Amino acid sequence: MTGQVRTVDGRVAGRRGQATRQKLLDCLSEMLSSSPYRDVKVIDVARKAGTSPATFYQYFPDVEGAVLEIAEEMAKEGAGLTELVAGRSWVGKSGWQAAEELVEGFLDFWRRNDAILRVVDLGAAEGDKRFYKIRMKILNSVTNSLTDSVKELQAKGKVDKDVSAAAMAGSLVAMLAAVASHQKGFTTWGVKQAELKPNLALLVHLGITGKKPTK
Amino acid sequence: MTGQVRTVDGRVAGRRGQATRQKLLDCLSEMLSSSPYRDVKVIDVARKAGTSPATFYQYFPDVEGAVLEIAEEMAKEGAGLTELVAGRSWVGKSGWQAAEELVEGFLDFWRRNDAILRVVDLGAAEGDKRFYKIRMKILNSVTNSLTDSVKELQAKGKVDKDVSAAAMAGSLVAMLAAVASHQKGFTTWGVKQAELKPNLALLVHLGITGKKPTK
DNA sequence: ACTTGTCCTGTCATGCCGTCAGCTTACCGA
DNA sequence: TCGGTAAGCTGACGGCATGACAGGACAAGT
Repeated sequence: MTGQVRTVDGRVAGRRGQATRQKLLDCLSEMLSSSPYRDVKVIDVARKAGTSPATFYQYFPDVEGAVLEIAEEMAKEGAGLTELVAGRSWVGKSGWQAAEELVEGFLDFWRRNDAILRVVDLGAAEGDKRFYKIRMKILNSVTNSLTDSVKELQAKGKVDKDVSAAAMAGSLVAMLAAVASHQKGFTTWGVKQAELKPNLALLVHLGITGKKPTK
Repeated sequence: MTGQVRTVDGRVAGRRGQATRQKLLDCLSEMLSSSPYRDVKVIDVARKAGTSPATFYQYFPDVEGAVLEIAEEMAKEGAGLTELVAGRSWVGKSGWQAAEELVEGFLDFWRRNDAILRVVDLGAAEGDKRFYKIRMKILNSVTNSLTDSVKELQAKGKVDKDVSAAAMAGSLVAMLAAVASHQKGFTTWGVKQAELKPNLALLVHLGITGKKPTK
């Protein structure tokens, strides 16, 4: 069921093959960090991996296909972001702490994977369903948990009923993703990392609970 | 000062030349809407414009260069977004109205220019200063006005002093931009446009004033 | 008609794309 | 030890995009 790794022409990849494949993915990953997506060429990736373009095409249909593999891998890791929200309390001091840790964890994940996430974002915005699905997988892990938190607070009467839990959670997560993508931008702008995070946490807290946090 | 339109090799473009140039830009714009950025080729743009690749290179150094021109044009229009915030009152019912109109105007602008904004976003995220500058120009028009609004409220003691006005404004604007980029995504997700906007307005209001709006 | 400067394109060298046939290497059973 | 088989890799090739140039077409003024 797991599906063995296969080459484009249907052969099953053995040890050596998988190593080569992985090396190509690693090199591609590096290239994405150092040069514009538009300029990443198959031949450069192959050269960097010490192999030939033909070998690349044996494992991936094209650059986009290989990028999807990397993104899929990252999405698996990203599913763990649920931990940042699941089972957290949003009242009192622990609420503020939850917001802070969510911001911290999210920004960190984005910073670690910024190169590939840029491309995923672009693909999703362009309407490519495969990229869109991956983006959803990552964001959903957080959004769904947040949506539940809002609904719970609504059930207790602590949050207005006319708030759409899903829309609110989605907007907040989109905000976190956007700010994370342009972190460097903020610093050039004159906003320091140190003051950015508390403000994001404040917004998250306001959005979820509708109230100012008690720190 | 304005600088006449010039070809790559330094000649000044006359009437006919400018028309051709503009046609190339229009066709490029269209192509960006219909196909992935990575796949937009000079030859396709030229063909669509009923001319040859050589002509394209007479006016632009490459695809990226032409995209920058389009983006610059859009940025001029985007500067008008300031109107959505400047001189608005954030107290009482007019505060809620201000938030609603900001969201409406911003999302609309983004929807009208989504194809080119995708590319600008990517370029900026990749660290290209030219794209970054254009993005700033657009966002600044809103962010600066919002920052002023927050500072004003702080001076009146209506907002906590420990809020960084710039960070708050920047985060809110980043959120709007992100949600706008993935508007289609939200609908697939089960969130309707109709419930998305009020929630965004609510978040904006909460962020700026720290309080729930009076509708 | 002639001149001048703008505008467009045919052509060419270069380099990447994507595919194939065929060679080498590793594994395995007899 | 010795084939046999499948995995793994690459050289080479037609095709296409790139980017540069020089020369021809065109419009406008004299």
